Amino acid sequence: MRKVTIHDIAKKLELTAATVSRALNNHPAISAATKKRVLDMAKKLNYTPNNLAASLRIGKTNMIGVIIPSAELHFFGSVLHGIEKVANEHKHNIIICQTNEKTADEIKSIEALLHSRVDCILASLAKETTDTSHFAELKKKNTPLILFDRISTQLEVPTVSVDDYKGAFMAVEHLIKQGCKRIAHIAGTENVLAFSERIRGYKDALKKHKLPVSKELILYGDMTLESGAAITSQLLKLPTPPDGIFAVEDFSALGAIKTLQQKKIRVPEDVAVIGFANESFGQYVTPSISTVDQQAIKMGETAAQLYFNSLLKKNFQISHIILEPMLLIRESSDKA
Amino acid sequence: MRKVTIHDIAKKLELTAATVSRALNNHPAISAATKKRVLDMAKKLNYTPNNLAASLRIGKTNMIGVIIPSAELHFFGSVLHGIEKVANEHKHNIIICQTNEKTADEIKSIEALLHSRVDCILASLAKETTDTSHFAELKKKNTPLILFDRISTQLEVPTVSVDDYKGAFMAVEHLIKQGCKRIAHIAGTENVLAFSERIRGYKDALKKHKLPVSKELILYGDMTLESGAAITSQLLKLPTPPDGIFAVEDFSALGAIKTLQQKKIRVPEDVAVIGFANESFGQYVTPSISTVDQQAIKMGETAAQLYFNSLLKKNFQISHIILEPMLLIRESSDKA
DNA sequence: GTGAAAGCGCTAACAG
DNA sequence: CTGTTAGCGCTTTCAC
Repeated sequence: MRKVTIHDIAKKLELTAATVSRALNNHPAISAATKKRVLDMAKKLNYTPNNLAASLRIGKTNMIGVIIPSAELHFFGSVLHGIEKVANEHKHNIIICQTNEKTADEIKSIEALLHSRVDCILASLAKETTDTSHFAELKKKNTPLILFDRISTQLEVPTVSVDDYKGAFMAVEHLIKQGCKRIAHIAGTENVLAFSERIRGYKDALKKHKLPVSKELILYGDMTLESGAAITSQLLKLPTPPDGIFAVEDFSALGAIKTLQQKKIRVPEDVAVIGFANESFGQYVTPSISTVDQQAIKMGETAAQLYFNSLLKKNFQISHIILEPMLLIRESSDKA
Repeated sequence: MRKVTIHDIAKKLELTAATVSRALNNHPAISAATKKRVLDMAKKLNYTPNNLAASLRIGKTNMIGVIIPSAELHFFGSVLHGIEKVANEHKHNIIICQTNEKTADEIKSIEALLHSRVDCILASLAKETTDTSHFAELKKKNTPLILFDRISTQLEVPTVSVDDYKGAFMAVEHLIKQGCKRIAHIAGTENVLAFSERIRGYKDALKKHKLPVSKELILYGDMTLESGAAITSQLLKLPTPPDGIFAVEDFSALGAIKTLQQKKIRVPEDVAVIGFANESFGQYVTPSISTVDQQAIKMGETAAQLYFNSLLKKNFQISHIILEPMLLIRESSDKA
């Protein structure tokens, strides 16, 4: 059961493969009549074009490679959704690879995508990744790279991210306006730029409002409910415990809230809490969790658009798009 | 800046492309010495294999196409994670397409994947899809299809799903054991087999325990918090309102709980509630929501494994794998 | 407006 | 153990 090719169509119509190819691609030099005959015969024979052959010939696959830490994380699922949507509008397909936050897998993913000859790679760095030389390799291979969310400043490539600094700044300033005088930060690894930016935003907001920045109020966690809870217990043991907590993301914030509730400390009256990332559970728990939205879908769309724009303009200048974070004030920080 | 090919390697080493190809593929008939020379030279020239060419030649791409309604839905993100993990172990890549629950997009996705010559397609039907003839086309094209979660009985293909009937049965029986005598069901469209199976499980559990099945207690929603809330309001207006609610998924369950709380009706004491799907927020809200877990990651892994097993055994018998649902009893239904 | 011919990069008989 | 040859299915000059 051989697959039907343009040669089969050509033979039936007493044409040549070249003409059939042109007809199928709607080439201007082919008569309308021939085009119709070809299209009809293609349908009749149940012809399926072979992109592999075409791609091999023209040196372009219309495939975009996407590297993410894990599709299990809702944020990246949403980004993926945005990327696929835009890619689809441009008749491109996407191949996805997961790194599971490991640099070794990131390297493998890049290789796999190069072997598949994707036209472009959109990637978000693994948490573990500090050395980014494997990405630098892409330049040599002439494959454009665009980073999103987990970006790096070492690489000179276009990036899309949310303004983590500003998001953190807004979150902390909001706590200050709610009357908090002693705000703690449950931080994430400084490895990841997004997280160190949040620390910076936290500190600067305090400074702007003449509040002291104190080491004992900045504790590093691993972005889980448990870690958020444990760190909060520690904070409560301080001689002067905090009256506000800014968590690097929502799971830690939730952990903080659970611990506070257990110890009969009122949220937000005694301690106001705000997270980051706008995880879906945040709006449903009690109290609902204030947070900063990262515009996941838009981030994916923007990253993809960045590629298509550069394609159209043949203008590969490297732009850094920074999306506006959105402060979402909910019960956990709203004393009004 | 031409890409380097096996011919370049061959020329440098005064070999032929065939030998280089064999060496790179670790063919037994090539001497260890030659293999080493080839590998070294490949590295030195920064050679990148071209899968397109190889695939075109051997008629196999090592690519799996995945069709899902939306990566935005956490469940499908998790399935994707499972699929990619197993695919990766077998050195396969995955191309993903989203249907956004629309049949038209499903048709386009199938076409795109056929053009890309994926070796196999794993798919979950769009909600809108009732006629599945576009999937039937795949048989003609010799591309194996495996369905997961949103499966169809019309198609004679392997499937992986969770036992929705049993899950629903267990959920409702659990409510009965908690003392509920009048259990309502917030249902999903019967279009989707999974949802109609849940209705069947609901009814059979009632029958088994000699409880009446009453039409007024089965209301169809659209799987959102709002719809769950609205339906619950309706249920409460009945002459004899229910004392238990089984929702087709967790968002509806949450909506039900919110409405009950508003009306100062105690959950679970006055009305016990259980959902389905184990959405992440369920364990964090108050009261935490009892639910049925669908084993998303395992489902993805199993679907992929089904393909690889059939490849190995060259045995394409169609098996229907049914994963065990897991009843998760939490506060919203636990009167103990 | 259509045909002839070459080639994208790789693999697999068949030979030796 | 290695080379020769042909071809996967398509596109694209260059002809006419």
